[in-house]
Amino acid sequence: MPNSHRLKPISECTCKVTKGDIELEKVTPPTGANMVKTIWIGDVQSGKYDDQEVELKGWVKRARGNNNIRFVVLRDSTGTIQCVVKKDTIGEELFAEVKNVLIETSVIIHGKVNADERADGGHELVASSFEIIGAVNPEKPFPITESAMAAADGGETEFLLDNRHLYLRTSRMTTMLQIRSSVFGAIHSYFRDLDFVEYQAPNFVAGAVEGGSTLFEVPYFGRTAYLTQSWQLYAEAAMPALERLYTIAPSFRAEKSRTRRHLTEFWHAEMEVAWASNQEIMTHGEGVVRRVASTLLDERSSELEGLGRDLDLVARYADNPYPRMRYDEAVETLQAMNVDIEWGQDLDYSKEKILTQDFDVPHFLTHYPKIAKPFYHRVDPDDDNYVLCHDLLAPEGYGEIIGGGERTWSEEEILARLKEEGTPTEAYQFYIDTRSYGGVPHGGFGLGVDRVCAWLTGADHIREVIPFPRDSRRVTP
RNA sequence: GCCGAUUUAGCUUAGCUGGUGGAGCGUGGGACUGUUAAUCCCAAGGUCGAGGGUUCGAACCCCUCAAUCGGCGCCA
Repeated sequence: MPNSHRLKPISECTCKVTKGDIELEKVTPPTGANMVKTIWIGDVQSGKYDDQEVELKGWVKRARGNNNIRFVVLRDSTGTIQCVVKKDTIGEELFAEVKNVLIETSVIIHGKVNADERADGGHELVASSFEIIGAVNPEKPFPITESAMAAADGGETEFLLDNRHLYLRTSRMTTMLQIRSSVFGAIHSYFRDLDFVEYQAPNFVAGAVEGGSTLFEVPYFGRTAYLTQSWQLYAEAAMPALERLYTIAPSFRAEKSRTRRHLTEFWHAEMEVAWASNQEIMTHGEGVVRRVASTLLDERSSELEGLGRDLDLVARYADNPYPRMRYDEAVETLQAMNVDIEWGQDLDYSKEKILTQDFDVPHFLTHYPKIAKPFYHRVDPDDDNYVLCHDLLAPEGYGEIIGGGERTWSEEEILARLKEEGTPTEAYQFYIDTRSYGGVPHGGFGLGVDRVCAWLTGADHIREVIPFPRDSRRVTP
């Protein structure tokens, strides 16, 4: 599969170091080691080097052939190409080496680029030299075989999870990581385009954002600290300084959930805005998700197609507005469908799933009952049974991808809400204190980046979109 | 925490009502002048997750344990 991205040659990446008008130093590519790579397989497959002599550096993906001609499929980060090695051209000694080359051997191959329909991708390299750089231990050949991949059928087996460090090299995982990078980039550019400031919160914290049972305890010089579940409380402290802020950072939750939607360490894109209403926050949520979808169409359409993803679906998510529905309407809808639910219950995954069946784009659920949500959600001034919050539910059964809303911002209200819940206030003292000095209405949301990746790629499991997934039973490799 | 499953070669698996564990991939050797997950021939590789029990006999039946997978609750 050709890659829609090319790597720039290093000469285009270097920058000039200047002081005033005087150019102090021109950074040049390192030379001498003969390890500078200037030509990428993706470019060769695009026809840029037809009939030219080139040097390709990469890894052997597969090899086949006979005693006189070998076909070595070479892989790099931009694609694959067939290299034709003939005994006549290259000599018996080298040919014997090529014949014995094992999968994932790293090599440098010189040769002439030949446009040939017999080769996958339309181009091949007719080799004039073949140099092994890093050999593969024949006692321990590359363990990921075709049968392992076929068995995984695009997903994962325990074996592939155990060999994740090697599985990353396969075309499917490479594609996932490239798409993931574009998702992160799209989120950054959405917020930066709107003058949000990227802001970092600590990962060691003293208190919980959600319920206390989902915290990871960490020994901390004789005390107990916790890994953060969310950037939010620390973002709210900086809200009066920055007014619009965001982050993409890991969050940690010690949930024993074993589902296709959960990780114990996940990447959390969070934002906080001063002077903002629930409606405005939702507009940003919709905006960032649609930006991610449109960026993937721009940057990664061939990769998505390579994964078998229907681009029309992704385009639908990029181009259409996301409907908003109150919790009460959702409950009524479910009750009309004879689903067993009572007012005041949080909507669990099975109920979300039933709701999302009726939508072909993501949709928001707003105004949950106060009793279903924690203290930091702002009570609706129009009806104190509800809070001004929202969840964004992805279609196709992928579930919640955003949770957010307005925050309880007056000191009086937040103390009342904490008392009502019976939540101890010690760990939140700094948070409460911020309310004593010019509190303003504000809000924000958290977006599960991995969940968005899983949904937009159509992955069967959230593990497929993160390089080294962490769940309740796996911290290795 | 709860419910349901799985565990046979490096990997993926077949193995019927209990009667000497087969194959594909990978690896090693051989054949083949253009292959497309190349093909063909040969070979090595297994205390059937661990322990105990029933039985003349256990991969298969029973018990205990372990590891793993899927789902629920909760969440992103």
